[in-house]
Amino acid sequence: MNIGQAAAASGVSAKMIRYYESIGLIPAADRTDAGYRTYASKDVHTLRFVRRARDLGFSVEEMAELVALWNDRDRASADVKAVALRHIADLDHKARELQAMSETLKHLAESCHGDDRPDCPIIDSLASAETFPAPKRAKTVAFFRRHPGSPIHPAQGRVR
Amino acid sequence: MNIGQAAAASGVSAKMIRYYESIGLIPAADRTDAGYRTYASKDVHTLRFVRRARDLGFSVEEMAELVALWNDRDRASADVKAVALRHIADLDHKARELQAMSETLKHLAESCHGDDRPDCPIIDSLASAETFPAPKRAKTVAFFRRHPGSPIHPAQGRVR
DNA sequence: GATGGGGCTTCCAATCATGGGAAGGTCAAG
DNA sequence: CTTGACCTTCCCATGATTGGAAGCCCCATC
Repeated sequence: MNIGQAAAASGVSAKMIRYYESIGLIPAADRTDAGYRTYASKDVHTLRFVRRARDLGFSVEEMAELVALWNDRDRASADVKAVALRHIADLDHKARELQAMSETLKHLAESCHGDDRPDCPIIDSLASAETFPAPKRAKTVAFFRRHPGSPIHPAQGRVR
Repeated sequence: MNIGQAAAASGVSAKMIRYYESIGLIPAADRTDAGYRTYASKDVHTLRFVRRARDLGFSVEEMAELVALWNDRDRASADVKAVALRHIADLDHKARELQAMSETLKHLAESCHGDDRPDCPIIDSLASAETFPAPKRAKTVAFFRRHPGSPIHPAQGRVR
C-alpha cells in the first residue's frame, strides 16, 4: 500500500503522515527500491489510532504519549487515564473561556438595537472598558485542533 | 509616551503594538527625531479598544472591522451587531466541539479503572474505532485566541 | 565628558498542525 | 514508449504571539 492509499484508509492526509513520520510520532515506513513508502494494515491501524486521538483534540505530544502507552503491554491504565483527564481539563477550560466570551457578547448584542442608528452598546463597551470582564490571562496549556479527515483547513488562533 | 508606556497603559505588549501597526490594524504612530514611536492618550484609547476586542476572541480581521465601525460616526449598529453575532456563532461552535470531545473522553475515562493493569477502554476505543463518534469535519471558521495581556504564551492549534 | 543600563529600533526565528505548490522521479495502463 | 496519476523532497504560508540578536538612543551618575 502506498501513502495515498494509507491516507484514504486511515483518514490522515498523506502530508500529515509524512509529517508525523518526520517528527517521530509514527515509525518510519518501509520503502520500495524507488523510495516509495509502503504501508501494511498494521501501519494503517496505527494511523487510525492517531487520527482518532487527533479527533479528540489531543496534541501531537499527547498522541505520542498515547501511542507509547498503546504499544506498552505493561502499561498501567492509570497512566492512560491521567493523560485523558489532563486533556479533559484542558478542553473544559478552553470551552469555558469560549463560553465566557460568547456570553459577554450575547449580553451586549441583546441590548444592541441593530438598526440604522450608530448607537451600539457593543462598540461602547469595547471603547469604554469599566464594566469589562477582567480577562484572566490564564496560562492556557492545551491547544485546539482543526477538523480531522481531509476537508481540513488550517485553523488557528490564540486562546487567550 | 513611548511604546513601553503605551503598552503598560493599554495592556497590549509593545511587540503586538508594533505588529498591529505593521499590518495596518492601527495607524502608524508618530515618531520622534530618533525614530521612537510616541503615543497620545487617544492612541492608548484605541489600543485598549483593540485589547478588549481581542479579549473577546475577535480575530485581527474582525478587530479591523470593529475599529472601522467605531471610527465611523455614520455606522449602523446593525453592522456591529452582525459582526458580534457571527463571532458568537463561531465561539459557540468551537465551544461545542470542545465539549463534544470532552464528553466523549469523560465517558471513556469513567469506565477506565485507572489502576496498575493495562486494560483501558480509552486506549481500546482509540485502537478499535467502531463506536467512535464520527467527527464532523466542519469548516471551522473562526479561531481561538491566546491570552491577552503580557503573560501570554503562543498557543495554537487546529480546531478540527 | 565618559560610561552604563534600560528602552527603543528592526529583523529573523519559533510556535502548532496543516495545506499548497514546485521540481522531478516512478509506475501502470494504453 | 507516452501519458497521467502518484510518489518524493523542499520550501512557503497560515494566525497571533513571543523571543532574541544587533545596534542606536537617552538619561543619570561618576
